[in-house]
This record gives sequence, structure tokens and C-alpha cells, in this order.
Amino acid sequence: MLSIDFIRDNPERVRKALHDKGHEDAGDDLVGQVLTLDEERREKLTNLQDLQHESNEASERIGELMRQNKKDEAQDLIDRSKTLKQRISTLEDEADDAEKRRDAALLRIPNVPHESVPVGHSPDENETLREEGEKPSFDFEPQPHWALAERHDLIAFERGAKVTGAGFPFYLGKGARLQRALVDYFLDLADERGYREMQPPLFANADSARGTGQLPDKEDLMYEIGRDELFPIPTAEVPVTNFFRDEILDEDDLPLKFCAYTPCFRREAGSYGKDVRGLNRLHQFDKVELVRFERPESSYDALEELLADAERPLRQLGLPYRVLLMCTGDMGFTQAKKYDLEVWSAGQERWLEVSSVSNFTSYQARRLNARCRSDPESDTRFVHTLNGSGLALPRVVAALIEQNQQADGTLVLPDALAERTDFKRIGGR
RNA sequence: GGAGAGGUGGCCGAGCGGUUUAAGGCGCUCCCCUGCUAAGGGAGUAUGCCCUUUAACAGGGUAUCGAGGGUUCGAAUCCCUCCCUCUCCGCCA
Repeated sequence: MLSIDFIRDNPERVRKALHDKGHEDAGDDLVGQVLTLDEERREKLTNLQDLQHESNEASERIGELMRQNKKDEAQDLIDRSKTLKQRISTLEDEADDAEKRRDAALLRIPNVPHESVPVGHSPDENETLREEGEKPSFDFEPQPHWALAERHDLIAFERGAKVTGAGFPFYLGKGARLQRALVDYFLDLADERGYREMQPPLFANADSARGTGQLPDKEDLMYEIGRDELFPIPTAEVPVTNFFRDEILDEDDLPLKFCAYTPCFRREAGSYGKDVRGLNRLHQFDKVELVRFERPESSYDALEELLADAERPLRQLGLPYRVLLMCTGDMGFTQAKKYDLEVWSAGQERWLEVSSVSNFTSYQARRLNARCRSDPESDTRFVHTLNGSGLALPRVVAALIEQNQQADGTLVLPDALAERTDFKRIGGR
């Protein structure tokens, strides 16, 4: 969430952010509501604290009188304290209520986009910054990955659907081996760039989901184990970013960089058609995630570095891709700036998102209560959090096998990968 | 899953209804003393929020002793619920 001080000082900027991100509720002025509720809260609080002060002094005095055995005088004060106490209790409830309502409204205000972010309301208004690599051309009709996967018995979609449901495939033989090699490869690349490997829990509690912003607004994204109030993670971002929840970090230790391989679980309600064909959109998929904790002043430099780190595996695998700068309307609630990496799917002739690289500035950190400070004397401030996929596997697998298909239907892996599998070729001899 | 013990400031650790505005120690910061080193002396050392004030500082108040609720004029201390940690037993990859 945003700082209430920031909203107090910059109401118009926040209103603009709300508008640009398309989170305006028709007609009602969320910023105005927050400010009003905030004033209400502060008034009640001041009032309450005055009474608490009075009550504390009375109690202290009573203690004194009791020690001196002046019971009668004490009794008078006790009677007065009792009435005071009732007023305190009422005011407490009111102040509490005002704070809850303020915070509820505050949670509905999105992060403010960075000034370099283009204003726009549809995906068409995202900026394509560059295209890297050459799209392949074939002297035969290239097949989509699901056809190739079936032909070489790499993935069992139907059986997955039988066992769990659509979007939960089995990977088999060289298909499974390929995925394992990719995970290993991506982690090694991240390690080379100074990201410390982490194996996080695959379930997170509600506090954690709130911390990174999956709750309350993206509730439908996650599966839920109601019985234990846990959520299978939709991305490693959730557990990894929550690692430092409620902690104060030493700024000398920043930046802190982590990478984590995890399966990810997403309900993906409402998707259909070509979007969900084959590996395009799954309910369970593997991903290597990069997460960074940064000083506020360096988070945008870190974002550029993170982008480069996310691009590296695509380059090395020789996959054509493009870099998009997301416009205000197409970026998430919690993000201040976001790039998407899209890989070229040669069999489907379309771009597939494989990474999303974002700076959340202090927005997540404030929810997480993750702070930092330069030395014990100075004030604390909220760290800046960033994350990016490096990378999500299924679409990379799809692009890989489509791009590397041969006229005879066999698949030839790029050398970088073949070093890690014990084969270079799938199919044929 | 069963039985027991326990969660106190950066760390250790006392406190078990009102001389606690959380003892004492360690660590850390600043100052003094000292030719250097060692030792010694003094002061300070949590976080959020509210108010006053400011260019910055600062001051006052309030809440927080795992979390939430209750008893009381007053709770770290008593009661209830939950969470977590440790020990022993059982089960298990």
C-alpha cells in the first residue's frame, strides 16, 4: 500500500495513478475517502490518548494512596476511573473502526506508476522496446508444440486431465528430462549473477499473500486449502518476498538477491481457447523466480539489471524474444514499473509471455513491514522489492521445441542445453 | 497423534497485581581518563502511532513483554482461546 503521508501530500498524483491504472470506481473518490477517514481516525485517536493519559495518572495515584493506606481517597478515585474506563472503551472501538475503514480503503489504492511508464488502458498501448534474435523460417510447415510433444511422447495432456484436470500435464521421458535440465540451467545462470538459491515453502498463509498483494484483490488467482487457511503459491514471489516480513534490514547488506525454483499453482479462471492450448496456460507449472531487496534510491537501476538477468537465458538458448514496457493500464496493482519478456512461438506464430520483471518500490514492503536502515542511529525506511521470472518453463519449452523442429519432425536442442541433458536430439535414430 | 516445559528489548536473563517509567549482564554508540595496549569512569542505546514544533533538531503523550480476548481503578504478572519453540513417547520419507 501507499503511505498515508504520501497521499496526504500528493492527493492529485494518487488520483491520477488510480485513473491511469484503470482502478477508478465509478464516481467515488477513493483518495478523498481515505483522507476523510484518516482525519476521523486521528481525531478519535488524539481524544482517546488524552483519556488514557488521564486514566494512567489516576491509576498511578491510586497505587500511591493504597501504599499509604488512604483507602477512602483511593476509593473516590477508583469510582471516577471506572467511568473514565467506559469512555475509553467506547472511543477505542471507534478509533479502531476508523482505522480499519481507512486501511480497507488504502488497500484499494494501487501503486503509483513511475514517470517513464506510458499511460494507456489496453495492451495495445504497451511499448515494444526491442526485438532480439531472428525469427526462424522453415521450408516446411512448422508444427505447434502440442503436436510435436505428442509425436515424441514428451507430454501427456489427456492423462493429466484425467488424473487432476485440464492444465495439469504429465511430462515424460525426454520431456521430463528437458524440464529438469532447464531448471538446473536457469538456476545456474542466476547463481552466476549473484542470486542466492532458495527453496521456499510451496504453501503460504494469508498474511504472506496479503504481503505481496495477492490478497485481497487477486483472490481468484490462487487455490485455497480452506481447512488449513493456506494457499498453494501462485509464484515463488510470495514466499521469497515474505522472507523478510516484519524485519529491519541493515542497508550494508543490500542488495539482497535470491533465486528460487518452484512449481506454481494458478486457478486461471476464465481463460479459454487458443490461450490454453498445450503448454500455453497451465494450472501447475515450473518457474525460476528472481527476487531482489534494494535500497530505495537504487531500485530503478536494479530493475534494468534484473531485466538483463531475465533476458540472459533467452539469449543463450537462441530464442527470439521481445521486450515490452507495460503501460499503466496493463500493469499490476502493486507495480510501479514492469517489463514483459515475450518469446516467439514459431509453431503458433505468436508471442508468449515468459517473464514479467517489476519494481514494486515500497508498495509491497509497506504491506510486508520490511524495512531497512543505514545505521542503528538513523530512521528506518521501507526497502524496495523487485522480482522477475527467470524464467517460466512451459512456454520456453513450447518455443524451444517449435523453434528447433526439423523437416523430418525430429527436435535438435541448442548446445547450451544439450550439455545438460544426455541427448541433443529428440526423435529419429 | 500423546505427555510435559516454555515464549520478556540486538542477545542472555530477572520479574509472577501498584516503589518496573521492564532489574542485572553482554553487545553497540558517544564522552572522560590513559604515551600505546589492557583496565576503569560517565551517558546513551526498541518500534509504531498521535499531538506540539521545526529549515533540520527536539519535546510531550499513547500502545506494544508470542497473538487475540477477559478480570481489575491498575496486568509482563491472574483467567480463556490460538500460534510457535523445546524435551520425551508414538508414527513416518
